[in-house]
Amino acid sequence: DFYSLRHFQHVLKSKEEIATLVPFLVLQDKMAISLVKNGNSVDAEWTGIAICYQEDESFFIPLPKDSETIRELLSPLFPIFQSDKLTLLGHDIKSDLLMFLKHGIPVKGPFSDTMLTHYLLDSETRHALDLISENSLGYFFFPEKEKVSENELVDIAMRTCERVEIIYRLDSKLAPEIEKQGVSKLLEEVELPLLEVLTKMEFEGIRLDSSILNVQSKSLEKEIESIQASIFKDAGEEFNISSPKQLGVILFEKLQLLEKPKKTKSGQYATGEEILTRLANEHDIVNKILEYRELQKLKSTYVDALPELVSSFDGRIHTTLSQAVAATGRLSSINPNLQNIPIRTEKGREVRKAFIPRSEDYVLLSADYSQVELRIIASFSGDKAMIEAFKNGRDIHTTTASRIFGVPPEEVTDDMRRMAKSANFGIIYGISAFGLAQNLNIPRKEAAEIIDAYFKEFPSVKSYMDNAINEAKENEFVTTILGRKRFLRDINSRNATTRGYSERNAINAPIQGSAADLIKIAMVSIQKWMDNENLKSKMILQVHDELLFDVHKDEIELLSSNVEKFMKSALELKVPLEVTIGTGKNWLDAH
DNA sequence: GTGAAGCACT
DNA sequence: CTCTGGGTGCTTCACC
Repeated sequence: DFYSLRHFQHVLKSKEEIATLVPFLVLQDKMAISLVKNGNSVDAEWTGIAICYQEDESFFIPLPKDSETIRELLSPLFPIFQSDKLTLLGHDIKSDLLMFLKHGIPVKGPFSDTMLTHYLLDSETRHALDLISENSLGYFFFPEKEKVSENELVDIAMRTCERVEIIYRLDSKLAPEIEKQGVSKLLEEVELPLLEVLTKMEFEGIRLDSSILNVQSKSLEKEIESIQASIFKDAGEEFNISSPKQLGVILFEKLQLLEKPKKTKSGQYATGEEILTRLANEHDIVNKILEYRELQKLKSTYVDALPELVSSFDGRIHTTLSQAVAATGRLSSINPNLQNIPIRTEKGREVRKAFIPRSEDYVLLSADYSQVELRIIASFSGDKAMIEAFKNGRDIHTTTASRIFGVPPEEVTDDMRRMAKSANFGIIYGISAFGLAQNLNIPRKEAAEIIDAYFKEFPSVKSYMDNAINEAKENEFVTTILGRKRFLRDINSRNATTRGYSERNAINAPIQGSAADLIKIAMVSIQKWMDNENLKSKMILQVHDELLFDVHKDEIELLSSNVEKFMKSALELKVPLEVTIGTGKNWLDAH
């Protein structure tokens, strides 16, 4: 049954009509809004807004293009938008606030957001409004494919009114659940304040020097062409190197590089980096393919793509930071993804030189937590040896190597440290001998010995992990330090593969999620401080354990010391938190 | 339009 | 004997 509330939906076209709402709005403690726009970024075009302040009645306001006229039309609502007595409700309200910011509409919290409340209730499912509506209210939206009305304005008005009324009702439905699940504090003190921080960061954006990338593009193109020619010569024919299917035929049928080539799930030859690296000594073509892949990836995903995403609004790059996507509590970044800009390889990291400060008077400042996830394990497990290592500021991977290989720290070789580092990562991810063996390219037996030694040297880490899995089996969920929940509905599955996946998540999710909690707290307190001080500098990006700032040269010292202070003190752990700060004329130099 | 493969980051 | 390290997003190919 489709919603039938048409008789209480209204279209308001003039400032005067809008003003008639105000006497009713001043009496409310909450009001839902839903904006009509063609995207979620600062570049979206905003063409309408719907308002709902009581069930079964809503108002739609079509908007003109021009900012000035929008402001004039909506001006009667400004006192409402800025009232601290009224909570503004939205579904992904960050994207709405972005439009308000862009068009100079003054707005002030408190805010709430049905997307975020639903995310905290069940982080792994999807949070689209229509799906939540179906599942929580049993209400199905009018199908997108069918026309509500032949009149285009009426059609869009009724659909938007439908959305805003559902947001209003959903908030009432979900609020008690938030309380029940024990995530009120996480919502009110972390996610909701953070949404305002993220709005500012997205709006700010980051400056990109496209000319640097254009130069890189031409040079990459030449290199790629020359490697391609060389590959064709080795292969004795031309083919599409970017096609794993065609490449597999060349490598494993024509050149017969392996007796028993591995196949993927779909039956193709597997040609991933791991497999090719092992084959490097068999034929010259292999390294050329690896290099071709690297350069092609750089060119298509970064060097050529990023300049296309420079906003016509202000000439800067505006990512969208998604707050309700990663099941662990991390943020994610899209359009473009600025959380996976290359750094590992020589040529890759060159891309970072294109990310630059807003002007000559600014620098980029990067602040990184070091080994934050291992510190969290040390704290949660209470492991004496690991806590001691962090308290004394030791190199954790060298300390680990020293213990598991039974040699003094000064006798730890690079190779031992590398293996210990991999073992530490394995711990974070929910280790298996198979995974470690694969990662280190060693026999499974040796990997198992390393893991045994690890658990012998760090016994509390072992018991913490066992305990985490047992508790997860009991509850069918795990939690982070702030009580963020992740349900693990397969943790008691009889299928070993499925269960294994949940068991690894029982270990990883609290750690990765607590690290996310930690940096989110830091971001909220840093932004609050920066707003209070009315600084010229801006926070512009988060990359899981790193914060990036566009810093005015007069404020470098101030920012460095305070960012470090807020990051270190975000949460009290059983080990100290370390933060590495760097500044520079681009993102690479800032590291 | 969609899924698979591959690969960039933490 | 089989499967097997956590979390993301983007590009390309291949197929529908």
